[in-house]
Amino acid sequence: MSEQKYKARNPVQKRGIETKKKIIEAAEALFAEKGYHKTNALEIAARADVATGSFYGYFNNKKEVLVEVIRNFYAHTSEKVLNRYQAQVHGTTADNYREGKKLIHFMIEALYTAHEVNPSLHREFLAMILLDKEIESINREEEQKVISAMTSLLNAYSGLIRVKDVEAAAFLLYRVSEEIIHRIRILGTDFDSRRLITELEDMICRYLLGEG
Amino acid sequence: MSEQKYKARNPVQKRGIETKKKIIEAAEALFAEKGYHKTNALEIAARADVATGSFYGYFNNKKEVLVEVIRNFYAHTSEKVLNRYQAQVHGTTADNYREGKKLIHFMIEALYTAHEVNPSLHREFLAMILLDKEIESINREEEQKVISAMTSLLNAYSGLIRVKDVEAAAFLLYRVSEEIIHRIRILGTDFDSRRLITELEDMICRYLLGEG
Amino acid sequence: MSEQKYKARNPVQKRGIETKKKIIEAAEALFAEKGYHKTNALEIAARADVATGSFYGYFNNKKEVLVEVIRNFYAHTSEKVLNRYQAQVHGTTADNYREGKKLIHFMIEALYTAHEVNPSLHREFLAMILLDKEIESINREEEQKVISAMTSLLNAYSGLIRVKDVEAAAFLLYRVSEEIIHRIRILGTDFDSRRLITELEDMICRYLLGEG
Amino acid sequence: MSEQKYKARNPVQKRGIETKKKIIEAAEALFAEKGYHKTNALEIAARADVATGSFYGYFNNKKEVLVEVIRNFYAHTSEKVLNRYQAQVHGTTADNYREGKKLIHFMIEALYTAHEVNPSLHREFLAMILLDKEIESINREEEQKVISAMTSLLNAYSGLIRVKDVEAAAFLLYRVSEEIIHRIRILGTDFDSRRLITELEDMICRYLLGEG
DNA sequence: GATGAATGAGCATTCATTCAT
DNA sequence: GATGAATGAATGCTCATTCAT
Repeated sequence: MSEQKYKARNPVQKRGIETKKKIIEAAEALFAEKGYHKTNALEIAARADVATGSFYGYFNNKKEVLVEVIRNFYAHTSEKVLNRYQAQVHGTTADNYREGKKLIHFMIEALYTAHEVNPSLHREFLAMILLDKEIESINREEEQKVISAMTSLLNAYSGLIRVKDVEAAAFLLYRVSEEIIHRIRILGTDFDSRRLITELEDMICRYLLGEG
Repeated sequence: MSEQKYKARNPVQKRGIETKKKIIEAAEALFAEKGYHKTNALEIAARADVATGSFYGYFNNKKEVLVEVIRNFYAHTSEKVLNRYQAQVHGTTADNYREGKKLIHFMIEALYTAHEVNPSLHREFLAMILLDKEIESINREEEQKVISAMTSLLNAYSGLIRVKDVEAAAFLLYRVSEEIIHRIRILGTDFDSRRLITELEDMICRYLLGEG
Repeated sequence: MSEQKYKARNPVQKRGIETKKKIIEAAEALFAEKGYHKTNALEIAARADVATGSFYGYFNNKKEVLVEVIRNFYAHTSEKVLNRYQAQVHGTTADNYREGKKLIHFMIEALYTAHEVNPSLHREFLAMILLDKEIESINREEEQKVISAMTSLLNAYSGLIRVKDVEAAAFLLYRVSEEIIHRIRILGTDFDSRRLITELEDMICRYLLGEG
Repeated sequence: MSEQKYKARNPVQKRGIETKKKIIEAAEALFAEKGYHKTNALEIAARADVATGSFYGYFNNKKEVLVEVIRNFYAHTSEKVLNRYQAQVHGTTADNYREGKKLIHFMIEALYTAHEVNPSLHREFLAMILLDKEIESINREEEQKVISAMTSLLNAYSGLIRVKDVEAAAFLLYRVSEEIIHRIRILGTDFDSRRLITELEDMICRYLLGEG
């Protein structure tokens, strides 16, 4: 919006909106198939069945599509996690160890479920987060939202929780869970995913809830 | 063999060995400064103060230098961790909680110290691990070595440890620590590094040693 | 299809068709002037007054232009021979020696006339036929057409002809005539062309028609 | 000799002569395998098991080796033809048709036998004759020698021969035979070689000897 | 003489982006 | 708005040749 340079049009008509969507979808597919760097504008346009010129009618450059694809992606992933977390915050509070374990399981499971998407696309995004400051900052924003929601959740269950620094705990919890989930769902491990998730949950339970 | 295209030589004369080294160093510097993708062979050669042809005399392409730079990097980082871990395995065994905490601190501290290197170079590597299968597999190998050493270490302290699945625990421990350390040293966080490391160690202590 | 690299387009708009033509003409001129191997894509583009990229928009590589140039060339040379031969097949048949001589003269003269083109370009083609399998096979096809037409012609005059193996005779006749014509028109000889053509015709007359 | 630039040494010692020979043989093998243009100096040196620098110790450039390889080649081919022709000139003269046919068969057979060599190497030479003036002129010289010998031969049998212009006839005879033999032995035809050679000999007999 | 490292001009090719229609 | 042709800087890579040891 305000970032928008001067040229790329923002479609208002139905046709334009559809065209833009087609381009984004084509880009998404190609980024997943061959990665961002090996995909070029011509190809995206061809796959979207539009002219090269049209591509630059809607996006000022290749990275702009990536940004849109990523925003799209987050709308389907972290947004869902957020919603589930926020719902839980306003749900009933539990106060025994067993409930705490359920909560932790729920938190991790929500993240795990959110990764039920194109892994090679996600892998590409993870790389782009490391390579591009803008993508990195988009990711930070999204991450921050989830961590905040997690913090709220932990605060809502403060009676159960032994840790003092809830913010840091939420951060730790989020990053650690994401890391292990990425290894399972995106990068792949020799380990059985159950085995890792079991240990992960055990670790977090011990950390958050104590001996039980 | 007989069909040998212009294959990269490996140097036999002193001069050649030095030239190759100069190229690797130049590449390393540029990868750190501008990233792998934005660096090109010409630049590397120029920085190394050799002709383009010399570059291709030692490396068939840009990625081959990257591989060498990464191998170099691991020789200075994970090798050191390995050495420290292996030394510890054969050191005195401890059997009380306090010793356990010390061990965990030592393990994390070793990883943390190993990251006392060029963060932007490391960031670049992390991205390349995601983008390139060959780099990924090099990384897996190195990772495996450290995890194995960690497993040995945990086994050496088995009296102290509550977890059953030591292998998974080592994996978890390694990945989780690396992730947090990367956030601190490579990606940067708003959190104070102390605050995160404290929580990380606490989490791992709880997980490995129990209440104490 | 979906994997489409940057493949050469073939032009749909008028402008594109003209550009392609310009490139082919420039290539032809340069191949004639300096030979195929010493001509490069950049030069062709420059001579055609288009950007390098445009060259690769229409041709995937230098050889593809060569192929087009050669096809063009055949359309102006062997096609004409073909037409003349085919016309003659359906013309009046002769049955005396004198008519036979006229026929042979006609056949050779048609080939000779077809070589009224750029000799250095033709020389280049002759070399490429030897060096490149694809070019060789294009040449074979064209050759086959002419030889077939010659066979028909000989068959139409079968009353005059003493040879039994008409197919082999046509092949021989064609190759032998081409060879001598090439020597005269493309490679050059110390001999006067009349002198050689006279002997050639004499030789073929004796062979095809006998004593007379 | 007098053409020799200033640098390439002319070996006088046994070792040098051997080295030069090794290089020429390596070049010959590679030119046959991959063609002159696709062979490079490094490769030749490697195949000859000498250093790149040594290559340029004996030859000022790539083409010089080609020239030597070609000279070598002619020493094994047209020289032999020459010898056989010259021997025949001084042999018994024949004066009947049957002897004439034998002579023609002999002449063609001598050329045919001379092509019992590496066809792909020969093909490469044929192309280079078209592409390079120097190679062309070497070829012309050799050709001239054979044609002269043929002329002598024809003159020696002048009683049998009906043609007036013996020089042109010898040229024609040589070029025509070479052309057909090349088609058979170097380029390949669908025709059986017997079939073509039979017609070729028939054609030349008619031309040189008449009805018989 | 020999070695192999070094050179750097040269060339093919790609592709983000602009522009004429 | 859409189309696809055109652009040309950028880049990877080759290889004939020279040079230091």
